[in-house]
Amino acid sequence: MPETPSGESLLFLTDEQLRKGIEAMFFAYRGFTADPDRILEVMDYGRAHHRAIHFIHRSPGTTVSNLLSILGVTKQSLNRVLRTLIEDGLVRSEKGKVDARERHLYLTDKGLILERELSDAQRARMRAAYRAAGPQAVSGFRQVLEAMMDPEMRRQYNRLKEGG
Amino acid sequence: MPETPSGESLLFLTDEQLRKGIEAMFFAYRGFTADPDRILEVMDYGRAHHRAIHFIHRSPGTTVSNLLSILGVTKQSLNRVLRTLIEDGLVRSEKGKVDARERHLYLTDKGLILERELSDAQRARMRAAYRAAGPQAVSGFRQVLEAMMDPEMRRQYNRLKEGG
DNA sequence: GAATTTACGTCAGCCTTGTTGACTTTCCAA
DNA sequence: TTGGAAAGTCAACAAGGCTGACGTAAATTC
Repeated sequence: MPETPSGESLLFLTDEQLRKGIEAMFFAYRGFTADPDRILEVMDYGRAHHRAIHFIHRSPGTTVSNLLSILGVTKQSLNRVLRTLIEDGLVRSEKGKVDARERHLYLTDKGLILERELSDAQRARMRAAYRAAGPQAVSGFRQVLEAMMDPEMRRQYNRLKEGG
Repeated sequence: MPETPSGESLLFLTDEQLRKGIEAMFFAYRGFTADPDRILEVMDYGRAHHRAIHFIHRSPGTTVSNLLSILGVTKQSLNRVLRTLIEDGLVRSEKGKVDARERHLYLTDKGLILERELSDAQRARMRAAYRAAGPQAVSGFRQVLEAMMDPEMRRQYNRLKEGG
């Protein structure tokens, strides 16, 4: 299997090569979401819940509007998801102390358990893919993905990456 | 020099590194779909239409059931999209000659024009990302994505990759 | 102190795109 | 000739996007 793209071939980026990359993104994203989707399905949640859980876990105490800008959805859309998560006792919403208009979001113990289950599954696939592809592939993977983001998304991504 | 298939650096895959990969996928996929989404919006189509157009263009004369297995949706869902594309004169459906139960799908000239517009936009972003990331990154990118697919999706992907 | 802005929540309604279930038509193949 | 596969259609429903409008509390500005 001749995996051609080497050195000088960058100048010869054919439509065919680019199309392969496009289709790879399409099929890989399906795999990327498949495991969490299966877990979420049995408890009547969807990807929207997963995303909220992920980023609340990532930045405990984050505000609603911060979450909105990360997820890129409307507050009505996020609120619907958030409400069920709070009702079900997975997320806790706390009125801000310095600014009482803000709501700070945290995962409860129950929320942390689900987050664990979801991210374990997703990490397992990512780990397997990294192992199969090898060390060099990993950094290339991340470089291309970063370059593919819109500037605004890259900003969000880097802010998270550094540790918030 | 870095031969190790399961080199020790791989053993140091921290949860943090894996999480970064997961978030990179999330944000990059948004960028990946952003340009086509903008084009589709003005003509009242969605991603489902784009996917159908892409794979019909990729495999002219493909059957409905073949498309179903590639897209991984129900026939009812695909049919709704396909019907509008046929009505709007972007896709042509031909009764099979060898097996008349099958419908073979082709893009019309009008369909080809839209496909061009969509894939030009998507390729432009992919090309820019490849250029920014560099040659080695490109092969790593594809390797990790392929490893991330479900076996069935990988089969579909490779079948397409080889051509047909 | 009043007016405005901000952050959040909520109601109502719409759209796309996914789902299941039931039914029909066509037509190949055993 | 009959069973079953391929395809299409109708109906109903759900998730999760969206817009618009409205309300409330708190912060900020004038």
